[in-house]
Amino acid sequence: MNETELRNIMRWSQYFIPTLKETPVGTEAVSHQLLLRAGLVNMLTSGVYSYLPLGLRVLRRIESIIREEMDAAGAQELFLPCLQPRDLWKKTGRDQVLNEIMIRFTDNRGREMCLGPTHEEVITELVRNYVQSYRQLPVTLYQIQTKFRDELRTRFGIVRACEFIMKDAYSFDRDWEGLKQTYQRMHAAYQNVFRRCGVDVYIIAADSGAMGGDVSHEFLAPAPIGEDEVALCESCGFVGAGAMLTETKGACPSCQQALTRQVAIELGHIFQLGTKYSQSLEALFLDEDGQLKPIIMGCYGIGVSRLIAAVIERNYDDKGILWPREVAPFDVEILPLQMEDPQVQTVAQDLAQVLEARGLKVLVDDRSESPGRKFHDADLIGLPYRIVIGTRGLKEGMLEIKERRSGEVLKVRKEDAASKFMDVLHKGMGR
RNA sequence: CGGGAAGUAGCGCAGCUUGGCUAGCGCGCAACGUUCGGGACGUUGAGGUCGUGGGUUCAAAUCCCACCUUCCCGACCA
Repeated sequence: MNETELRNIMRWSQYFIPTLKETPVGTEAVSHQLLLRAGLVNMLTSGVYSYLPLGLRVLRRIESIIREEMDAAGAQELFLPCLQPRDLWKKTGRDQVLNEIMIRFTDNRGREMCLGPTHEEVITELVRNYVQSYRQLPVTLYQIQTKFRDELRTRFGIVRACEFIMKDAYSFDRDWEGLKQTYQRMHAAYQNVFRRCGVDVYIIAADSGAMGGDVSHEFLAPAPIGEDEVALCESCGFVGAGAMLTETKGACPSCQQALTRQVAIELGHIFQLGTKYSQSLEALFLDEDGQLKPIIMGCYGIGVSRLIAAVIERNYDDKGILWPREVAPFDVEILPLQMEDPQVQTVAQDLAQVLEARGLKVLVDDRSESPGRKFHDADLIGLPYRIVIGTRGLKEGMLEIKERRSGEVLKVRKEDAASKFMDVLHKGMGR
């Protein structure tokens, strides 16, 4: 194809998509295998992964869903440092609590530092310096950041890693009533995020663990790669997890029926922290009544990189990934089957241009590979739609739109292809 | 951190029990030719500190010791 004309179109031959034909050794989880086979991530060492171009695209799309929902819930994005002084952690006592997972070192100036495993201390320290009055509350701040945890045992690729990406939000309210409202908004935003990413979650009142606080909810997605377990009651719909599992020993607390257990992965956790951090770090504000009070805090986390794995666990078949539309790295893949056929090239090129002009992200597999290999790779990387252009179809002036998930094929005239495809996007494959 | 398994070419593996010619196979990679609608074929070729260090031996991928790394189960996990 012509270099200049295709400069804006992603061409597979120029793009870094190192797909693997065989399942990599030492991988158990389907998502881990597909992440590697589809060329989305690469392991540097145990628990430390690189995101390759295709994987980064998925990551960015998930991040943008999260940003939209966080912004809509009234949160504001900022960016905190992951390089942190350990003194700050000593003030809350959490340098001891998180002792085993904190990556710590002394820098060349002799300062005791750590790589942040989470950011309550940093954000509270920040906010206490700026917020003095109830008039400045409430405020909710969030970031999408790399976290570092020295996990003794990493698991399932990016599911439990030593370096991973988290969205963490922190809310600051003047009273508990305000916190509860903020908490509800975040709760709803979380449901939107997971729904848009194509994963189902159970929401469960949970233990707060080392985060502290009273009320917390976990967002758990059923998946074999999970490290948690939920108990489901099929007769009354009760869902539980955590300590409740050992306490009940199999009988539903509300209707006494037998419970079904399901392994699940924790994707999100939200907490009503209260004053745990504002007290110890003296994040105080002057209230309307003239009293100096600790800010009422909440915190809200989503394991972003882990969410990618969960999306795959929920959306794959024996041939590869089935990306939900909102998180797919591209909207559509165009497959010109015979690169030596100028007409096939021209049609592919024109169609790619038109679809890009309509705002779609298009990947063209312009490699001089056999059709079989192109089909297999297309299935593997799992873009929602594929448009196949071949010599055979073009003789009749036709090409094919195929939906990856259903396998349904729609044959369309080549001059109608762009508009038909836009129809498919809006109305589905049905006639 | 306890228990188990595994490290040989970019990927997947054989060879090790019973030490012995120049360490092999498949995929992938490079070149040429024939192919081209579901992982095509032929010919030629490149690519290796056999995880690392020590030991035994005339001789070590192979036997012995130590260590490193990775994966799985468990403990742990905001």
